Amino acid sequence: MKRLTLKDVARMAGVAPSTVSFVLNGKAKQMRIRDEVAQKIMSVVNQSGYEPHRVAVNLRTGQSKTLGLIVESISGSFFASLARTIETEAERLGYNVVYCSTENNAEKGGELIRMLGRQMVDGYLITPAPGMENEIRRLLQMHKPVVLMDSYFPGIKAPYVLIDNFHGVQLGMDHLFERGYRKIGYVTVDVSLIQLAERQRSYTQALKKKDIPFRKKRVLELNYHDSREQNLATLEAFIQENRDMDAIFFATNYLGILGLEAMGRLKISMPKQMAAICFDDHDIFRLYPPGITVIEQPIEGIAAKAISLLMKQLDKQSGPIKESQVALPGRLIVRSST
Amino acid sequence: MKRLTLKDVARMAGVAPSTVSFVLNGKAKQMRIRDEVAQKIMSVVNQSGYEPHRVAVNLRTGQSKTLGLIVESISGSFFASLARTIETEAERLGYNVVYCSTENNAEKGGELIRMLGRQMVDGYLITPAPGMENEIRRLLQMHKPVVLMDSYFPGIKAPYVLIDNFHGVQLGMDHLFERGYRKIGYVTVDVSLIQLAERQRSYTQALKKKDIPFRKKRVLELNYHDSREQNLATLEAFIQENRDMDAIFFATNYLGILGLEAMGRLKISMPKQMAAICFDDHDIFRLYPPGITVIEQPIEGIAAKAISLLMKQLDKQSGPIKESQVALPGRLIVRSST
DNA sequence: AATACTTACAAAATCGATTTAGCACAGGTG
DNA sequence: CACCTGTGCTAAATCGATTTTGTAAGTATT
Repeated sequence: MKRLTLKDVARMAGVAPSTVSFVLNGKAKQMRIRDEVAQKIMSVVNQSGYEPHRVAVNLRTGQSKTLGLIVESISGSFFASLARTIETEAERLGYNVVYCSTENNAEKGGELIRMLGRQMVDGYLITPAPGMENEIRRLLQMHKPVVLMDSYFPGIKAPYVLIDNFHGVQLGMDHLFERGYRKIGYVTVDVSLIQLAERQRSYTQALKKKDIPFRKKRVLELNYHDSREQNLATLEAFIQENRDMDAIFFATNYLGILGLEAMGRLKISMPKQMAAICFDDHDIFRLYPPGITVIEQPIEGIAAKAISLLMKQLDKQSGPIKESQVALPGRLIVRSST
Repeated sequence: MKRLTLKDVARMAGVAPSTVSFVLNGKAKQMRIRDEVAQKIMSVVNQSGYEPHRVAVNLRTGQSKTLGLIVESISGSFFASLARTIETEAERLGYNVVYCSTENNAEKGGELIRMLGRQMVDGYLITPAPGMENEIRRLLQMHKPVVLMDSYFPGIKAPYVLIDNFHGVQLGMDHLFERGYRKIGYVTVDVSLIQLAERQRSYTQALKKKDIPFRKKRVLELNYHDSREQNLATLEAFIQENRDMDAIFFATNYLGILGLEAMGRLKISMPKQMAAICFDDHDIFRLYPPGITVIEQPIEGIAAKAISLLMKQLDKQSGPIKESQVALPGRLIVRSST
């Protein structure tokens, strides 16, 4: 009834525990174990169905074979796609994944990282939230393998993987221009994340390139800490005051959804009265009539690349912390809102 | 630079490791450690910031302080709400949670459970999928703490927590009747889960109670294994053939979303031409004009109850496997689709 | 005064693996 | 024949905690 241990297997095979361990870890040759003995051991292992006690292995080797995935919100659709790819990739490589969400709370972010540290994860995949800078610096100092996703901190040279935000917005703007829209509004939020800055930079840049004057009035920056209702009201007011706009660019899917609701309330028909485009796709954008044009993030690509960067760090832990920064291109999905 | 161990703390405090352990585990009294010594130890611990090595504790005590949460799909909104509550509850109780999704794959479900077993989780929270019966039976045989959520297997007496499906549908049906709808269709899917059976039973029961004849033609059972497109087509055909219906009851939110799309394509205005109501809420139902009436699951309640049932099992592991089956009431959220 | 019993800790075993060091034997060398 | 070198394995240390057993000193008992 009790769990089978290495010792049991050794006894059953008539050898020492260490010998079994060598064979199981592929060091039979190196330790010059006779093929005969090795085969005997393997047959006993297979017949008995022995499996090493992960915890014991972990304690001894210091490797938990576990990765920590820290995301902003576990309910977000970004996370959902991310998690799937990361988990299957990780499993393929013999790693487990534990997920944690910061729930947009820097305090909690730090605590989570520490918690994962206690849990002894071998590496971290993090979508950084404002306020996590120090924790991430600490991880780097401790030479813990880390890969950031979706965002990064300019001052910190950690490997990261994200969508090419500038290029993505450009795609969207070009599309709008092509469709004849010129009076394009932009809705963002006051979170100090690099990707938002980048997106806005691309927006103004795109206008400039088209010789369309930038109008401050056309840009709305919502307050992250305001309530949903509050923001909705602000957004409605913004749209009302800019009735002459022919299109709105939403910087995140959260904002886009808010926009949908606002335009619904104002009974603005899309795209007739006003077009809408959003950075980052969402189920709703596909379903909501008439379907919202979006810039889709290459989430699978990001996940896969992130894992591979992390593995590179895990493999040669003594090797130099390769400074790998990757930006993958997004994809424009044209629906009927533009 | 290295990690602080119990031994280090002991040396720093001038006592034996065992003494430190006793103090840290609240056995100071029991082991008659002088307050003086205990305080000294505590101060050293606090100043040094020592934290026990989880893996070592795990190995020695056999308790991983980790729970396994197995859900159908990690991207589902049901999971999202569930995970949040469970994680915070678990953390409060000193437990970690590892998530796994079966991705609607019985094979994978079994493997997952085994994987978690290797990982040595202390208990399981599972939303069962067809085909996991045997794995769950095995867990029970091994006296592993298990709580099922959202569904259960009639033959297996494991504790479970779910919404009162019968009552939920009744709420919805009563609401439809109240609004004057009589020709009510029902859309379900051919997955052999008890909650679906229960919902359908409630639907027919409700009709009978109102003396409305049950018409087989009004019930559509989609094929789970068909593609989304395929199902959409089937659903559209079903609606076309039942143009005289005045309302449709969707048995799951997946079906409801499909319904939205189908009705959108057929340009059926809701609720004018046809009303819609769905079991289980979803973001889209709130946003999609005109807003879909739903029966909301008490997800937080389910999560909280499930955790508490699991903890009860974890506390007194020798105690009898209390056969606890809980059904929590759902809530009707009236929106404009009815 | 000898024995028993507390008190207050320390020492050592233990969890289940990995890994280093060691040991017995065979064969080759000077 | 003493000495060295491979072979092929075993013994023992180790990871960092918890828990059982031991033990010296002080107090109480007879």
